[in-house]
Amino acid sequence: MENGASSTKEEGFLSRMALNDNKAGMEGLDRDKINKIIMETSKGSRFYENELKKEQQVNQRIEKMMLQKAQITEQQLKKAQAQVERVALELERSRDLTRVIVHVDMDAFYAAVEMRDCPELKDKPMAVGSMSMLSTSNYHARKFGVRAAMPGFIAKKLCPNLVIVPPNFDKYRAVSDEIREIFADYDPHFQPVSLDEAYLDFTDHLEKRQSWPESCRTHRCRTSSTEAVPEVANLSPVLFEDSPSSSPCLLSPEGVRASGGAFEVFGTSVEEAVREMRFRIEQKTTLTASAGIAPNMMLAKVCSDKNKPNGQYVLPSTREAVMDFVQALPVRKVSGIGKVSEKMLNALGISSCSHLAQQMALLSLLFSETSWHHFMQVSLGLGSTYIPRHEERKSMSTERTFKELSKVEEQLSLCRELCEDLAEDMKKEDLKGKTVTLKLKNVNFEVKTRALTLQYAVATADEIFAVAKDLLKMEIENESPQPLRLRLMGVRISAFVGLDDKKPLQKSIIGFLQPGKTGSSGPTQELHQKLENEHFSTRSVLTWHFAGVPTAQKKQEEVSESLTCPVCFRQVETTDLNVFNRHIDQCLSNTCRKPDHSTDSDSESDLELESKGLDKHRGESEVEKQEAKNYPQEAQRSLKNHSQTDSSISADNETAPQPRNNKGSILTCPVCQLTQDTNDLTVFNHHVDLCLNQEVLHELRGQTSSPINTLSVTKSKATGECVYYMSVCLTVSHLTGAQSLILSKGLGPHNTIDKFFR
DNA sequence: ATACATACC
DNA sequence: TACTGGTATGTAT
Repeated sequence: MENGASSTKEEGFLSRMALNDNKAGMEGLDRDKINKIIMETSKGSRFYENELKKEQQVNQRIEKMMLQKAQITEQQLKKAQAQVERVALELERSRDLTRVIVHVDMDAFYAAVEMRDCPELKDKPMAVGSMSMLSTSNYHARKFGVRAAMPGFIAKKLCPNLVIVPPNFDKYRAVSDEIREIFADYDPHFQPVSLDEAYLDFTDHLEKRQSWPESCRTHRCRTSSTEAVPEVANLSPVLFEDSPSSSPCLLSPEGVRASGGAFEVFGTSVEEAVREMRFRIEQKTTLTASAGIAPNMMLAKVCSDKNKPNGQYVLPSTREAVMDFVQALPVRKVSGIGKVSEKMLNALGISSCSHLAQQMALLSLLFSETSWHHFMQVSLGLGSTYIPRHEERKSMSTERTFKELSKVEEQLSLCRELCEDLAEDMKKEDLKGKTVTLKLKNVNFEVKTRALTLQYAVATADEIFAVAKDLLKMEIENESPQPLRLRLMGVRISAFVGLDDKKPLQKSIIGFLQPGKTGSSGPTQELHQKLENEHFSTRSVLTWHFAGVPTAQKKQEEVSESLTCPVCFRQVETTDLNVFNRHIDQCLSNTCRKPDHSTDSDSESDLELESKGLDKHRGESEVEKQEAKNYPQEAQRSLKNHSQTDSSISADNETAPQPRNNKGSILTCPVCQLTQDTNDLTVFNHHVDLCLNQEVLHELRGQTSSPINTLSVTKSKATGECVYYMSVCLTVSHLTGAQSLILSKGLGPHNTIDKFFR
C-alpha cells in the first residue's frame, strides 16, 4: 500500500518523517496537507538531515534485498516452498484455540487523565508532553494530525490551538494501580505492557464465571444515590463527539432501581465479562478502555485497536475466523512489524498478511530464520496462548537530552550524575550488573554506544562511573582535537547477576574452605562438583582452582582439621569458623592496600587529570602513563576503526613501548600491571594469585575496588612466565567453566595471547 | 562481546 | 528554540 509520504517520487525517502496514520482516530484526514506542514517545519534541521541519512540506509538495505531476490532460482524457491510448508504444518499442529486472551488498552491514557481532571480541556484539542515531544494527544487533536511521538512545536503548526499539558506521571501511575486491581480480578497473572495496557488470560475466569450467580456479575455505578445520574456522564472525557457512552446508567432504564442506585448485570460470556471489566474501569476511574479478545496475544493486541476508543472486538476461536481475520490484516498492524519492516515487505509487494502467506518461501530466503518464522506465525494467525510470567529485567538505564554539551568537565560530571541516578535505581531493586554501556548522541543526532563487560558485577555509582568515565574519555580522545558535541548521554547496566548467583558465591567459598562439610570429598573433587553446579560462580572456581595448584593442597585433602585461607593460602589449624574468620579479616586488612594501587575509582582526581591530559596529548608525565593504562589497546584499536576522523594519536599509542616491561628481568603482573620487585617466581606467583583473587575479595569485602577488566590484561606484553597467568585471566571471561579449566591447565608457557584468542 | 538498528509505549 | 526515555530484541560483525 502507498505510504503517506511517498506520494511524490522525488521524496521517496521521507517515509520516516511522514505522519503515521494507522492508529485509531486518524482515519480520513488530509494526509497530504499534514505531511506538507510536517516537512516544511522539519526541513533543514539536523534532525531531518539525520532522518534522511537513516532513510537512505534503509533504502540500501532494501536494494540489497532486491538484488538477493533477483538471484534466487526457481530451484531454490521450490526447495524453500517445501521447507516452508513443512514448518507451516508443524506450526499448524501447535495451534491452540482453547485460550481466551484479552488485550486491554486505555484510550488516550495520559490525555484522558488530564481531561478528566481539568474540565476546561474537555472540548479542546490537547496533548500531554512538551514543546519538544508529545506522549499522547486526545482525539480532538488527532483530527489535526497531532499524535504521540510528535514534537509539540510541529503539533502546534498543525493545530495552533493545541493545548499542551506537561505530564504527571505520578498521577498516571496511581490510575494505573487502580485499573490493575481490576485486571487482577480477571487474571491474577496478567501482564502489564505499560501503565495503560495489559494482556490477560480470561480462560480460567470464564470457567468459574459460568457458575457465578447474578449477584457476582452485578456492578453498580460509582455514583452515590444522591447524585444525579447525568453528572456521571459529564465527568467522562469526550473522546469523540459521537463516542457511544458505555455508561449503563444512561443506557439501560431497567438498571435504575427505586433505591436510586444504578447498576448493570453482566452475562457469563466472554464479551460480557470483558464489557464488565471495562465498565468497572470506567466506574472506578472515569476513563474508558478498549479491549481485544482473541485466542492468542498477537491477535488480541490487533483486536483491541479495532473498536477504539471505548470499544471491544471479539475474534471467535475458530480457525476459519482467525484465518479470515488475518488475511485482511495489514502487516503494519502487527506488533513487532514497524516502519522499516513494513517498508521492506512493501518492496516485495507485501502489505497484508495474505501476501505474507503467499510469499513465505521468498521471505524464508531473504530474512533470518527468526524473522521469517515470525512472519509465518503471523500469517497463520498464531501467537502466544499463554501469558509469560513477568520476566526478570535484563537491563536498566538512564539517559538525558540537553542543549549542546561540549566541555569535557561538564560531560564528565554529567556522566557521573547519570551513574549516580542509575545506581540509585539499581539499589531499589538490589541489582548488580557486569556490563556498563555508555550511550552518546551528538548534535547531529548520530548515536553511539560503547560497552564494557567486567568480570564481576557492580552496583555503586563509583563503580559504574569508573567504567562509564573511561568509555567516555575514550570517545573524547577519539574525536580530539574536536570536542564531542553532545545532545544526549545515557548509561545502561546489564548482564545482571541473579540473586541466586550473588549469595552462592560466598556460600560456595565457605563450602570450599570446609573440606569435610560436603561429604567425604576434598576440595579438589568438590571443585569439579561445583563446576557442574549452575549456581556456582565460574569466575571464582577458576580463581580458586588456579590458586589451589601451586600450594599443593592435595595432601591436605584428608586432613579436615584445617581450613585454607583464601587470601594468604595458608592452612589455618582450626575448625572454628569464628577463629578462621578473624584470620581472614586480618589477611584482608593486610593485603587490600597493595593491589589497590591500580585502582581507578578516584573520580575527582581523574576529572582534573582529564582537563590537563586532553589538550596536550602524549605528554611524558607519570600522570599520563598512569592514565594510558586505563585504555586497553584492543579497545582503542577497534574504536579507531569506527571513527571517521583518523587521528594520529592511535599510531603513537600502538607503537609506544610498555615502559614497565623494559626494566631488565623484573616481572610485571599481568593483572594489576605493576612491576614486582622480585625475580623469584614463587614470590611473583604469590602476588599474581593475590591479584587474581581480587574479584573474590571484592565480593567478600563488599567494597569498591579496581575493576580488573579483561581487556587490560591483553594490554601487557606477553613475555615468559607471565603467559600462563594471562591465559587464565582470559579464560575466565571467554569460556565456560569446564572448558577454561581444561584449557588453562593445558596451556604451556609458549602460547601467546594471540594464539590463544584464535 | 560489541555496536547499531528496530520496535513498542 | 524545540524531535523523549526506558526496555527488549534483532542484525551484523
